[in-house]
Amino acid sequence: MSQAESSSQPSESLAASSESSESMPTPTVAAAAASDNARQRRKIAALEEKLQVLEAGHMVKQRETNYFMSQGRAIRRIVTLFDDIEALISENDRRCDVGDDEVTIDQDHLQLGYIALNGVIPWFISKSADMEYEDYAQMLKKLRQGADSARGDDTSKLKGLVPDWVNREFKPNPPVDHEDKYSCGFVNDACGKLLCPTELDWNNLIVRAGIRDRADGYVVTEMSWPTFLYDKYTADQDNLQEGLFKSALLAFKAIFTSPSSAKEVDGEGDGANIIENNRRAKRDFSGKKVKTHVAQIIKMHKVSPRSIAYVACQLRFALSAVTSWRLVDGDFDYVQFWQIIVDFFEKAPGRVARRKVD
DNA sequence: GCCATCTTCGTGCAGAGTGA
DNA sequence: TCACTCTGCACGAAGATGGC
Repeated sequence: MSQAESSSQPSESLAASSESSESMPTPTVAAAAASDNARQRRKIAALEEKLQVLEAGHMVKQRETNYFMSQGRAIRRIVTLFDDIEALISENDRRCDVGDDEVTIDQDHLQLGYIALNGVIPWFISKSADMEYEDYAQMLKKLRQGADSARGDDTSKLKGLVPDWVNREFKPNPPVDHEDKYSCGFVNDACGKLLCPTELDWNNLIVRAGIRDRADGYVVTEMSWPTFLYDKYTADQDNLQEGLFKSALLAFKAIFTSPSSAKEVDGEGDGANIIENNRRAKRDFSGKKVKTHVAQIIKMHKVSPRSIAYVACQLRFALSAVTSWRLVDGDFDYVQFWQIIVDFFEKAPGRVARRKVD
């Protein structure tokens, strides 16, 4: 008999005595029945305990797996949109082995990504050091799955929201169709205007035709800032940094706060404090709990360069006619585009430029 | 056939609303 | 005030799709 079983005996004999007083059988028969009942109850309790232990073990495993996926959801959004997690780790390992005396630009990007990864998942180094290789590989797989599924969710969110917003803001004729991605991109006047490089004038019909035909001199690449990134969707040709990244508030809110909060956005504005100023967060002045949004879940307390780059890529994709996520759209390279935006903020040359970026 | 990606649907959580 | 329902959202699973 186990310790648990023996310890439960006194209470069971009390219970048995109270039961026996109701039906009033003979003392010996009642004692035998009570002991039988008690034995059955003990058996059930033991089995329930066993089941609980088994379920708990399963739950721990399940929770941990879900935890990795949920932590991974931040990676594409605020660490790296295109690089593999393994590539970031390998680069860091390489530096630990051979030092960082001679590094290429790409290696530098990977290392900065690794630093960003550790900022987002601070437990990563200590956790992975304690793991068997199999568990480690499984963790990376789950992180990757979480990362990619978050990107897919955001893509699908914007797929619905962006056509609504374009139709409301620019009233194109014909309007952008939610169901038909081919109605977006340069074939649509409003989407084309937003995607058009700032140095070209979309209102000029020759320019418009040139872009649509991908003619010489009108090729759209990641090397020029698209109009949708600018405040009020116009750039100052003498100062291309003026108003840059001051739009795209809708996409940012859709991704990092909530799609419904994005619907409240009336076009453009200063997005610097949108996480704190979110409508739902505002209601928290009484200290009452409010619904958490993505930015809170991934512990993003302020807008970061990588989150801006992520939103810019997502928004460009939503405005384009491309139906599925890809690295290159015609002459436009999303990988380079993302990197250029990140470098714009993270590698601003000189103190003046850095202050402007801040 | 495999893999990556996208889409859709179901589930669970948490805050808001409502009526007794 | 409390219990219940509704609603919005994030998230995960599974199936579909497309590229190699």
